[in-house]
Amino acid sequence: MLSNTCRYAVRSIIYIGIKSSVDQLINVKKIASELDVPMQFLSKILQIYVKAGILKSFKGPTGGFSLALDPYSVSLYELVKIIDGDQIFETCVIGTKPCYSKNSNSMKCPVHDQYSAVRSQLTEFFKNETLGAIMDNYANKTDDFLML
Amino acid sequence: MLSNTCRYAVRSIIYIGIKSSVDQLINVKKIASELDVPMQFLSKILQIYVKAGILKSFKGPTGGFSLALDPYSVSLYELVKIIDGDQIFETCVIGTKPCYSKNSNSMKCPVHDQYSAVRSQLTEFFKNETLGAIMDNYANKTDDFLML
DNA sequence: GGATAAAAAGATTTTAAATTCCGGTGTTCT
DNA sequence: AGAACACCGGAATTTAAAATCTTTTTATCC
Repeated sequence: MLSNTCRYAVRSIIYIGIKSSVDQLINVKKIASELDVPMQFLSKILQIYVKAGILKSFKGPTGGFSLALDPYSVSLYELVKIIDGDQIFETCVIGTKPCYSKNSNSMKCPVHDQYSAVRSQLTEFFKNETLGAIMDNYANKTDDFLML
Repeated sequence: MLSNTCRYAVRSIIYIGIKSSVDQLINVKKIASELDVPMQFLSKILQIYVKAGILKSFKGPTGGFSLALDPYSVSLYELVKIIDGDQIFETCVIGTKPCYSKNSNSMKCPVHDQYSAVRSQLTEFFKNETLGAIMDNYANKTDDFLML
């Protein structure tokens, strides 16, 4: 469904959202060990989000990462799209090409009509689920009760 | 979503379902050129389905493949599971582990509750969509109107 | 039986994703 | 200033998926 890279990425952003704040940054070493993700690799991934403006980064001792935006304005959709692109939101399950056209004159994959309902629900889920909402979800629960 | 291999596989099975019959087998060369899939690679994939009992194969001239079962008894779910496994039906979007447990005492991924509805709809789609239904769908339409 | 056609199977290569290595740059602290 | 720390960025390596090569087996037709 999502690439390895992308799942690491989203989990890390959530972790940063929960654990960091303006005065409390969190560094790659910590994230990597907590989420059990190879550190150097994670570093690369976070760089992508920094460039995309999702994260802010600070160098030196006391350095680390924090969210750059209001978490309620960041959807899973955006986070995924930055890493994996929008293929899963645009293409049919079996097809390789877009095949989501409104005009019925173009090519359709064999399960286009049946799958499009599923795909739009999937897309809606990703678009509606914000980082903020996920973070709130954690407030009620104990830490080790959840999988990150 | 699905692996390259798996999409080739499903498309080929559909093609075989439509084009072949008991007295009219269809060979890899034909399928590969029609669906634009590397022939030798496709050959390997079809072997998996033969072993799984989904396809029947015959060697020699006039040889080729045909369905081994009633197409209405074969779901997309089975076809996908044989190639890609059941990961997409069992795991949460962000997590790596199952996390679909009924008892709320075990670990849950951050979006478990919200995603599970989407996942079950996805799973239902794959389970309900049979090869037979897809084949019927073709009966009404012209060939080059669809994407295979 | 020999030529031909097609699947089966094992080994190998190619490609892309995942991961690591390493030198560089900016920051903080003493 | 200088040491330590943490992010940055390019290159190289590893791993797994995708694709190809080659040989073998089986069946058909003349």
